[in-house]
Amino acid sequence: MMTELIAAGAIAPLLNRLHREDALHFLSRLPEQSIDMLFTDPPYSSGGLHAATRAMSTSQKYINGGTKTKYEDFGSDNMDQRSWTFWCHAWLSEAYRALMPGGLVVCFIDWRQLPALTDVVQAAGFIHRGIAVWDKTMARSRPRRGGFKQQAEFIVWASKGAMRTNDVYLPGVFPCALKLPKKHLTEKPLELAREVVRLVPEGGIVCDPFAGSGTFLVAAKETGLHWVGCEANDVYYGVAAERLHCTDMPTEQAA
Amino acid sequence: MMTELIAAGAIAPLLNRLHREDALHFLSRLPEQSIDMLFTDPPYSSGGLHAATRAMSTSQKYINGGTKTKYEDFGSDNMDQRSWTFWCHAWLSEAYRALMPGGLVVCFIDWRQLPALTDVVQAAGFIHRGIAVWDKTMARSRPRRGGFKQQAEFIVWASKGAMRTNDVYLPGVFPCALKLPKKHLTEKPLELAREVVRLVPEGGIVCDPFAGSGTFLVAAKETGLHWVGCEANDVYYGVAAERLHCTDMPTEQAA
DNA sequence: TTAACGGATGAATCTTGGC
DNA sequence: GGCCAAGATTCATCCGTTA
Repeated sequence: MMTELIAAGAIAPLLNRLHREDALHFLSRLPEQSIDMLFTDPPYSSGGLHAATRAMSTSQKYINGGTKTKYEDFGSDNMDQRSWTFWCHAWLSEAYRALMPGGLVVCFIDWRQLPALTDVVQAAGFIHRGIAVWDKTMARSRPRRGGFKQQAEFIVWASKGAMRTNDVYLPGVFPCALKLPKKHLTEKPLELAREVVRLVPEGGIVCDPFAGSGTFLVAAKETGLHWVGCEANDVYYGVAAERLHCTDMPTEQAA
Repeated sequence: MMTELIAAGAIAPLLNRLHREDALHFLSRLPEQSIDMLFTDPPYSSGGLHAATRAMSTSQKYINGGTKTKYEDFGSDNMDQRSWTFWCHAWLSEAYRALMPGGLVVCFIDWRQLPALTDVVQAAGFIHRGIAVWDKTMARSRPRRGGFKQQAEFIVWASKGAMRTNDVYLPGVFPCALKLPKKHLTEKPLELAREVVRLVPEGGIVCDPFAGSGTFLVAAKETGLHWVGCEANDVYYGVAAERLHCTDMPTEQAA
């Protein structure tokens, strides 16, 4: 209890702001046991099977054919699986430290990295609680000849120790198509994010260290929760900051 | 081509029959490169967090509260994760041998064993192609306080080498509720199975070494494909044999 | 015929108590 | 305290029966 009060004070100057910063560095600045939920969508680093594909920039890798829209590259998306796993362990460990007991990690991932992520979440100390599904629905995914369309993304969720009880019951599958135009290459539906943040108790803090266009933080803000996050890419920082109506921040605050 | 012709002859006496036999033993009797799809739903061995729960019988483990319906136990459902993984590797390796080049494995699994299964499928030599989702829908899943309902089961699919091309395109999420009364504790929807077997070329062979109530083989039979499978439990053997209109078989055929 | 009601269901999860 | 066993608990939806 004492620890939480101290943490509440220590995190106050960071709260309700978007930081223009690397995720790992940002998370290491969060006080212990200060946040209620880490809700994020990290780079998957899974676009290509081999190093040559990964060496392409993100927008090259995912956008091809006659697509008109071009997206800004996002960082940390060129690792091989070992490096990606190592890196995930690093930021998840910082997240573990920053979360309150009973706090939740809710993390989007694709089918290719799903097994590695569940390993790493548990290696960082969390209790793996399950896998929810975002069904992108037929409209928004490419058909697959001779097999199953890759129509779903997965939501790995885990807790720091025993779960705190509340009276929220969420479904395990969220069928929702993303409305165009997207603000980010890997944007997630706001309606889904609104559901997820309902798991956070009143007055709680939601953190997203890979804010992208800021959807998860927008959902937290709209729900009346505290929020804090970071985004290293200048363009996406601008997009998210505008959606969050927060003024531009320097790269790092003085302590 | 020669190999396939020989295999076609060698498997003929086993075809379109349900064998009352252990899965590993049954698969080892299949000729090399003789089947087109292994479509199955193995025991998950994931009911409990620790050995004590796993030591319970299947029906004890999964059915409690005021439920009236009782189901027959099924075997191989009391392993810890290491043993389960080892055992899966054994039967998947036999399946690899028995599959034709370009043949598919399509395997149901729950969230707890999904990462282990994808490891083992690849260790057995298959190329992991993706993860499809069976959405049991809200009706057929238990609510979860303070988190996401476990509403989905997963369908890991993989190929033996390069995929053969055909003009079938399947969705990646199958929302369908099971109709009651079920014939097996872990029964899967026939309508879903009908979709999956469409991936098999005309005249092909579908194999299910954990037939249970026989849903997958029924789907294959109805579609006009060849089918072959086994079930070790006498009660489920009877249920499946009746659905498949096949006469009772001795434990093992003479060669 | 339709509407309302109550019991049944869930590849589970959590808490408590005993040794 | 660690490990294990037993009992309590959860609610959206379905389905058969009654009003």
